[in-house]
Amino acid sequence: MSERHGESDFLAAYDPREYDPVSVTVDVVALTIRDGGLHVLLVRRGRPPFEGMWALPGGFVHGVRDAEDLPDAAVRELAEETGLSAEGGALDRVHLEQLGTYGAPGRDPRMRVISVAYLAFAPELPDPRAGGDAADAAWTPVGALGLGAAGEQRPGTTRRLAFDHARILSDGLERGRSKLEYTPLATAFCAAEFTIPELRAVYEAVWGEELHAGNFHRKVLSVPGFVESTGATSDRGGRKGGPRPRLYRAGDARLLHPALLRPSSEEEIR
Amino acid sequence: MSERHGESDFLAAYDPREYDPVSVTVDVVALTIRDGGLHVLLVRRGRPPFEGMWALPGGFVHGVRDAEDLPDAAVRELAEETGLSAEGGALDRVHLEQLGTYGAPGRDPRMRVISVAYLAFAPELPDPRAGGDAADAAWTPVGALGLGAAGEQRPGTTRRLAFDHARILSDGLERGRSKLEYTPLATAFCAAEFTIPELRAVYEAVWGEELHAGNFHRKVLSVPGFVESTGATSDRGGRKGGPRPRLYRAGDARLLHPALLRPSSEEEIR
DNA sequence: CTATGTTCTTCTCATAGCGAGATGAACTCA
DNA sequence: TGAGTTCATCTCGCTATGAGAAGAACATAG
Repeated sequence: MSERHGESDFLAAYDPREYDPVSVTVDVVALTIRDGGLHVLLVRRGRPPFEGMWALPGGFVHGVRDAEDLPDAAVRELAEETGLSAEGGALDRVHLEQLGTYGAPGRDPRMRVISVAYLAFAPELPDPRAGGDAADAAWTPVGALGLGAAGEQRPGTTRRLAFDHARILSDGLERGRSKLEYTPLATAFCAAEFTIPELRAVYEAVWGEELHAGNFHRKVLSVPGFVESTGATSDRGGRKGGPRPRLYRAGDARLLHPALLRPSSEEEIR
Repeated sequence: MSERHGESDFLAAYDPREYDPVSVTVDVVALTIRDGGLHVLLVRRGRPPFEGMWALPGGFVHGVRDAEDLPDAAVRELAEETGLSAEGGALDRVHLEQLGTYGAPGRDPRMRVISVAYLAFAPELPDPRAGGDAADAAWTPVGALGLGAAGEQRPGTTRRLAFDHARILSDGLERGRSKLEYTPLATAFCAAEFTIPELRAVYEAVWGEELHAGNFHRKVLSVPGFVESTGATSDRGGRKGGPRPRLYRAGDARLLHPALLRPSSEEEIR
């Protein structure tokens, strides 16, 4: 606390370095569903440190000059890396929420950096184009990253993540899996109108396990405000046959009650 | 992104101000149960800004000089303000978790400050003594703060909170209420050995509503790993009569399955 | 066109979990 | 001693869920 002197004349010219400033970044865990699998947006670093490795899109928060709020910084970084502009409306259906803040000393070899991580859920978006100082940008299947339960990457994984981004991504995935249980978040991965089998495919991709089609159907329709019918029917059936499923849109519920719990939850309780 | 030049020579002498640094604080929402009601630890500010108003205990993170991790900073601030030392073991039974990060421009009138909020759950602790630059410190009943659902304080409340701390406290309370549902966190508010009526009192204090004693009893004993019996019996009955309840200690479960859902959750779903 | 396999949607049935209430025993206090 | 309170357990009815079955609609191969 010995650094905290001079507060009484705070209206005078102020030197922020007295308060031991650090740099603050935002990193975004952007998730989407592609080809029936869960994908995360990654960029390949074009500069040291960790040059050539893959990382979550992110960058420094505009702190004093042109100060911006943290969610705005996350949207800005996401837009810069994907090539989609927030003004264009392409990011309108993207759900954004804060994931957590990571500030262990040494997590950035250059200097003290504290990173505020955000979690984004999006319906299928176009391929990104590399922007900023990224050498490349791509939607990557999360299964190919070899993430362990403790947030580490298994040996032999080709795409190694920079900084502590494997831990951040792992936390984001667990948050997403959990939020699917008690919020209608899965609809954020779908188009404006979707079928119940499509919604089930979202759950199966994020949770990584198959669900009982009949029980899932009954459950989705019984939870108040989860989905509402459009009255219309999809123009084609399943890809290997079957009748044309009906179309729904997201309802007005903010929480699912009762929740839609994932089946596997007996071993990892202790 | 125009600020991001010179990354290639990061091994040379480095000026953090190039990266638009901001100051980072930690604030702690420390909750406990006293006299059957939920209390939060507040300090009265002895200096501007917001001099004389109440605030969450917190302070600047040691950023570059004597760099510390964020949870360590939270424990340090909590120890400084309560007069309890982490080494003494008094804070051993305190559960600490990150709540969220608040960084809206203008939230501190002095300068750009980003605050990482932590949430602490503690069994009954002694009265704090004011430390650091706090003029006073006290456990305060949360009901006396007039917090609205949107994180604002109702007009007429005497103890007004500085900065955006009403919002942070409101978020912390909602997090705590929610975590009681699906984690054994309520045991963190109890002593090492406790009775089921005591555990029920924790739920009733945090949720602000009475629970059905019989059903609560059945539920706690039926969830695997929530509590385990000590075989002993409390030395006295309820304060107004009744048999001596049995004693339990916390079990080894990290999640409650099935969850212990609060009754009121029909209106605030939409 | 026909046959086969797939998928959507709606059933049935058994079991588990929960809200509400009741009951008897143990205890405090007047 | 009597009245009131609380602990602990039980019953009853309803809801939710897991597992399986079945019919109808559709795609595809032959």
